[in-house]
Amino acid sequence: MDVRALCLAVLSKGDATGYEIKKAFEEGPFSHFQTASFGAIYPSLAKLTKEGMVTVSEQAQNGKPDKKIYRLTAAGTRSLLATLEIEPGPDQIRSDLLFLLFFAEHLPPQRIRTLIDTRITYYREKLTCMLDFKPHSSGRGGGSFVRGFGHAVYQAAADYLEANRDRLVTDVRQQIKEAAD
Amino acid sequence: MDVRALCLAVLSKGDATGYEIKKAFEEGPFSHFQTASFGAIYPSLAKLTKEGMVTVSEQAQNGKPDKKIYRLTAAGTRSLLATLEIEPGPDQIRSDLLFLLFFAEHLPPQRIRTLIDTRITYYREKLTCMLDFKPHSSGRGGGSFVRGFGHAVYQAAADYLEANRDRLVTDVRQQIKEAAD
DNA sequence: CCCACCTATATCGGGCCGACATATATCGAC
DNA sequence: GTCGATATATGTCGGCCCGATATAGGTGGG
Repeated sequence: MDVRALCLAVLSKGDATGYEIKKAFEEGPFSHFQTASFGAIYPSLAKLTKEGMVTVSEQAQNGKPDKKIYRLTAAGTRSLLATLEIEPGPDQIRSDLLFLLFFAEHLPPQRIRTLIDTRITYYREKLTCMLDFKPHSSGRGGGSFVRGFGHAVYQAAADYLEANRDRLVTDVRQQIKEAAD
Repeated sequence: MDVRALCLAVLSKGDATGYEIKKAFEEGPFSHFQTASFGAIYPSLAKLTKEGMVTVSEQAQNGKPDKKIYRLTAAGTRSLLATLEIEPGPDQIRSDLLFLLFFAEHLPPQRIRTLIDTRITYYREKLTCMLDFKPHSSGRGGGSFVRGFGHAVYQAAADYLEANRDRLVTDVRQQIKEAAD
């Protein structure tokens, strides 16, 4: 899924500016499984406009730069539906934290503890944030399914970190002691 | 974590060719949380050689192209340890499947079922593959912790898909029926 | 009152993926 | 038996995307 398709997807849920599209990947319903940066969104929107997939309406604002509100056209909707036909690639997890913890024996035990605790807090915050956020599509259809998936995975991650943190720290302390002999 | 650091990480576990480094991200211990392509690995290895982080020994082979076996230098080890000092960014999940399922109401119910079943099989295969693969570091330290994390998350993902597949299909059928009225 | 943060758009360098090119060997299918 | 698929093995290249940076005024807490 390139940023082009991602923009069409957000716009299919309602008109939005480039800035609001970015927020949809940071806090919105797509935040658990897709991301996109400004450096990809703005050029994509310009290209989509040229291709006739979206229309723009410039909204002058007091002080702030002009708001550019994008709206999906019929062609844009067709393009999005066509994207849904292609077979999805494999799911991917990207974690710098696990990269560090893979080399736990080279990390100070106290740092391991802090690193894991911080991440647990981060996951738990996301989880409560997800339960609060339950607006329109009340527990039905694709949106609800996707939200539930994110919740299940984050829950499992947080639980694993909490359940195995102490064991890892003890293991590492033990390995350091053994190495000293 | 850029591909440079990823190469150093794999080489810290033993000498390897570019081809073998790629495999470490497809089947090896890093496969659950990092990826890298040939187009990034080979240029990175060339750069690391120029920088003195690794050394190469060319191994002629019958028929096949020459094997280039890379080995970490002392400077390379120091560089890897320096990478471990930086604070890790947030974990990320990337899923094209969830993108499709978010628009489940625009997908044929039978396709939804196949899509989810295929993914469950994929996850279950990865899980059994992970339990078989338990060689050297027998259940201790960072390697074991990271493997356990991958296992917990994949398990949760597969279980969620299995537990909620039927509900999603029924919901979509219901929505289609309602739309027809 | 200033500093940090938010809204809002846009560009640019560099990093990375996916496709392609090249060469051979093995193995099951037909 | 040979044909296609798969595996070993290295490498390049176009194009997409992230992260940093630029610009510019608004808002709120200390």
